[in-house]
Amino acid sequence: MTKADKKHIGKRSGCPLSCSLDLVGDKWSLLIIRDMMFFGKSTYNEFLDSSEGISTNILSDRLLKLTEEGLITFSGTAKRKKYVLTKMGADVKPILESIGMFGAKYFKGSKKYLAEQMKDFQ
Amino acid sequence: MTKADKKHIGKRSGCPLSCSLDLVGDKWSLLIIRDMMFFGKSTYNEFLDSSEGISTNILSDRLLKLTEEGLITFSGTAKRKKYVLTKMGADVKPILESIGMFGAKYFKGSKKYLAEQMKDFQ
DNA sequence: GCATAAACTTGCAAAACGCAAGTTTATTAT
DNA sequence: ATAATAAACTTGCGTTTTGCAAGTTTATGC
Repeated sequence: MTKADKKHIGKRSGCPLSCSLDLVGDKWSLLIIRDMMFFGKSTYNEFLDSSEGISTNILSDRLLKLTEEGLITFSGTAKRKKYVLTKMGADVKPILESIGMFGAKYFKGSKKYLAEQMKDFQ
Repeated sequence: MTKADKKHIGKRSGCPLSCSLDLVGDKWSLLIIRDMMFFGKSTYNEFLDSSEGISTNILSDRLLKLTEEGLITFSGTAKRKKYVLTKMGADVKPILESIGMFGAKYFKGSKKYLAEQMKDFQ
């Protein structure tokens, strides 16, 4: 795979790990999927509310990219969108779980955080 | 957690997923760990050789950060370093596996890539 | 002792990010 | 009916991160 090829198809290599990271290997995409999968969020403003504080332009960008990549879709009108996970998006679950387990092991206080979130969520 | 707090401790929230992404949520860190864990790589130039083509300054930066964060260490002299995974680094394995499984499912050709890599590795 | 290699560092241009403010259409309240 | 509020963005701009090429320093091999 030449450098031009890589640029053209937007992949750095054929490695399954590398290809996946080209999709969701940033600091926000997986958090949006987390909010949909575990906290039942589906609208722009719900995503904005997350405790991590994503900015509006980045959120727009990620919702568009995740849609183009086939991880999410939406229903409703342009001004009242409801985003939902596709099958591909739902298949991200084991990734979130393994990263979450790692975090729960190595970051003190993160279990407390989960308890808080679940209380709000019901 | 206030915005100043977040900046100070370098975390966006207490969420275990978010905390983990603050460490390895970029396009290169997990590939370096992959190279150590699955392809037996341990030196700077071995990492440089990967098919994804990481640039030298980014590799330096990531090796330093991964070391500071406790995921890797090194032995040997400054000019002949051998990097190894710590226990914390080894605990990243389920993350790599789940992302790899996802990639193998959704990216055609990535299985072929794996076969190639394993042939070279032996 | 000379050339090659390992492990970086530096400089600079391009891309991505973060923040604040503004825009447009839809719903809710009076 | 109209005014205010809210949803879902967009735009502008300064800062940070990335990518690429070239250079540096010390160690090894011949």
